[in-house]
Amino acid sequence: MNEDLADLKGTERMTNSGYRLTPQRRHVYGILLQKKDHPTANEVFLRAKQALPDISMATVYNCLDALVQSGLVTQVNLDRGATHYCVNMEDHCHFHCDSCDGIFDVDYRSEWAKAQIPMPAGFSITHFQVALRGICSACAAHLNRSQVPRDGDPGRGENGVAIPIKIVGKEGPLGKGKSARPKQT
Amino acid sequence: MNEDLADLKGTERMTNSGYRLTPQRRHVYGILLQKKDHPTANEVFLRAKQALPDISMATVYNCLDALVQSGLVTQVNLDRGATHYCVNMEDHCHFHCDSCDGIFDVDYRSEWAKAQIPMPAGFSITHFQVALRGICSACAAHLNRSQVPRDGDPGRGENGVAIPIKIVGKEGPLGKGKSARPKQT
DNA sequence: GTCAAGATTTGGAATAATTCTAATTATAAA
DNA sequence: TTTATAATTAGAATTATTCCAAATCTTGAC
Repeated sequence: MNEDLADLKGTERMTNSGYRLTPQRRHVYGILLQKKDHPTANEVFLRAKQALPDISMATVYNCLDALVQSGLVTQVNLDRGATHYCVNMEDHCHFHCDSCDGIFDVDYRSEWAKAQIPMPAGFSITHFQVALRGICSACAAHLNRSQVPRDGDPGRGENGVAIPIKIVGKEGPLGKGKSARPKQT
Repeated sequence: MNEDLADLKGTERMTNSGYRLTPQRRHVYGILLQKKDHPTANEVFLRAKQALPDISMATVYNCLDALVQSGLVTQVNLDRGATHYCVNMEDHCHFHCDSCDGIFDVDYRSEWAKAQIPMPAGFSITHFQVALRGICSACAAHLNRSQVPRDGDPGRGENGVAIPIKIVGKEGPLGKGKSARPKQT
């Protein structure tokens, strides 16, 4: 199961990073492996409570930080809203759809891109992230038709899977940090 | 002066984007031009109050959003903390120093990098951002000596300028979303 | 010049995200 | 078993951001 996998993969990297692999950390890691939809800390917390009713929000933040520091998870900071977490440690970038707020993993080899960056002398890079924004194929298809209110929960794509969206008579739900644009004259 | 420049550059792009260039928006844009140090909304607010004592936080957020929507400013989301704002609209990426929290602009032509990304059919990219993390040259130099507490305010680099830092007897001040690592045995 | 409509600003409240604190529990090493 | 340290917990506090209603400002029509 995913938590077995979490056990196998997590122990070594965590203890090597100076952290203990506690039941809570194994569980949080398992949650991230189980549904790779870039959840926020709050979503992880709600999911974690199902098997660990007494887990606290502080512990979830502690677990996520430990996983990040251990190189098992990365933070994805898209806009002014809550941070998302990604458990896919293969080289890739994230695509964020401005219409449905979906987050998609996109395969991307970054070694050569890094090599092209003219870093000033003395700087050392430890992390490299590419973030894309735009409109996913599902939303593009819908926006090319008429904008009709549709049912369906906006959510986050999982490894490129298009997802149902809700269009509400204007330019989709706005991401955090994006107030409604005035009508153009 | 910078606000004159803000006036010239902002008017066209804002009205073309459906926004009015109000005195508040011009002032906020001028603040970003005046000191390109990737300030947060709160820092912009504090600076803005010096010339506009009655400006409110909601207005600052509104102004920043309008500037972003108009393509005059970009959001920089580095960690779990507050969003930063960048007024440099030339193609570049950001380097975030994990030791001093400085943010540095790094020249980087991204066109060919974009071309290398295998986007699934139907996706359209409107924004592309590269984020780097690591240790800047100044912090690397200090960390290579002994870790001695030094005075000086950590701050954000401005276009690659190294800045004084404060090392506090451990691995520098931690960024948001990074609790202290336990001592390694 | 007046009026209406819509955009924007304001002050403050509310919400959301995250961090902090102190006490307790768990774990590992001696 | 004891001790030291890491981790968890519950809840409070802080920070970041959004929302609301009223007021103000701006623009276009008349």
